[in-house]
Order: sequence, then structure tokens, then C-alpha cells
Amino acid sequence: MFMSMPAQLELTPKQKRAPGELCCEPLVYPEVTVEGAERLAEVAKALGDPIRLQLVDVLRNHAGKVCVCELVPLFDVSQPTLSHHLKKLRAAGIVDSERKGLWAYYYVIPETLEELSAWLS
Amino acid sequence: MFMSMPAQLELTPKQKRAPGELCCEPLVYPEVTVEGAERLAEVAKALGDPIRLQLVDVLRNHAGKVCVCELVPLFDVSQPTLSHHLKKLRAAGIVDSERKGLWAYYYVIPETLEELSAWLS
DNA sequence: CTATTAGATCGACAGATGTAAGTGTTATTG
DNA sequence: CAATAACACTTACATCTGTCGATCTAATAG
Repeated sequence: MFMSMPAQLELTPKQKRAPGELCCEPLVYPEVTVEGAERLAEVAKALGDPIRLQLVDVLRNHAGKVCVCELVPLFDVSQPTLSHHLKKLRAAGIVDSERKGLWAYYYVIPETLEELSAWLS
Repeated sequence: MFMSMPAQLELTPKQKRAPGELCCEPLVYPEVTVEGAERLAEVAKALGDPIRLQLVDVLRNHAGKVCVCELVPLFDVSQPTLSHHLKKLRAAGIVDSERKGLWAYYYVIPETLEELSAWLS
């Protein structure tokens, strides 16, 4: 999950190089791998829309599964648009859903949010 | 910052309504305001790109300010592209920069990441 | 079976996004 | 001053995204 590159904590004083010379050696490195960054960015991107973030907020603060028919009237977008947002959240692994007859119930998968939360803190 | 709407924790059993009747009353509500969600989504969106997330990762794990010239060779994109990503991070308030002669040094603004982190946990 | 409802999918479209090539700006070296 | 380095900005473009209206699917009520 992590690159073994040690983060160099010193800043070298910069000076203009002679023509043709390289500017600087990179002295700092990422801690997450490319794959780790892609995954975290995928989750962040899914949260990067106000409606989706509010959807997650609603689902998180509700101790159970929420029917789509309760979500639609909360937002000022059409039902297909909300369905689209829910699909994106599902694709990112942030929520999942369960069909029961005519109704679809959505709920948060806490582990996914914890991945991002862990990286942030 | 928060809506005063209490989150209803009960799920009403759903049943198909008579033609023309409303489906259901919304029983759940967001905890964050629209403005709060917009702000959090703005931050999440800025992190929603693998390169930008790695940039933040590099800057966070470095206890100081990092020269752009050190960042460019770490990524497989052109210098203008990296500059574009840094601009987006700056616009979201995630990083800021300081010019010193020819060099530009970027650093993370921890408070911004903490906003998102706080909502996530 | 038929009509209706909840919800997902499709098609279309305007606007945003990531990218590179080229250019501009500012500072430093000589 | 002239040449060059670091970095930001501009332009252009293909792709992606959010949105809605229309349609499709599956399930239920009558």
C-alpha cells in the first residue's frame, strides 16, 4: 500500500542551474501508491458533488436503510438524476442498495468512507 | 451549519398508493446545510483526481514547503498540467503557495482537510 | 389481465475537466 | 543587456459529467 521511499524533510536551497542542466532532484515522494491514490481519488470524486454529499449525509445519519422514494423529494432534481447520483455512489463503493418489491433501500458502507477518513487524518 | 430537522429513525412500511397519491413523506433529512455540503463537496472534488490526491499526499507528508520543480518530475504529466492541478487545489483552499525568486513553494492548509475529515468521522 | 407505481436505463445536450503545445512573465546568471 | 530558467497563463480539444425527458422493467393493486 505504501511506497518505501522515505520522505526527505530538508529543503535544499535552490539556485538557478547552468543551461541544459536539470532543475532539481525530487526530494519528496508520495506515501500512497499510485493505486492507493486512484482508489482514494475515486471515493473523493464520488463525494465531489453537493447532491451526492448530501445523499451520503442523509444515509449516514440514518440508522438504517432509506427508500429512494424518501430521498427524491429532498432534492431539487429529477428522479432519473437522483438515480444517476446513487449509481455513482454505488460504483464507488460508498453505498449499496437492496430491492424490496417496488422499493429500493440504500445504505452507506462505512468502511469505504473510513478509507478516505484514515488517509485524511 | 446544521439543519434543525430531526432525523427520523423509523422506517414506515411502504405500500403502493392509490393512483394519483403521493408516494411517501420524506422521513429523513440531511444534517449539513446546502452551503455546508457545497463546501465539503468542493474540497472532495478537488481531491477527486489521482494526481491531485498524490500532490496533497506529498505536500502533507512533507513538513514544510515544496518547490514545484521537485513536484514535476514525480508525475507523468507536463509542467502546465501540474500547474493546473495545483491551481485547482489552491482554489479549493487545500494548498497555498509562496513565490521566492524563480521558485514557487506549495504547502497544505491542514484546516481545510480537517473540515472534510471531521464530516467523515 | 390491465393499470399504475417505484425505480433504473437510455438518449441528448450544454458545460466542465484533464491534457499538451505554445506563449508570457519574472527573476537570475553572465 | 542578453540568455535562460521556473512557473503561470492561454488556447485548443477530446472526454467526462450533470441534467432532463422519455422509455423500460418489475411488482403490486384491482
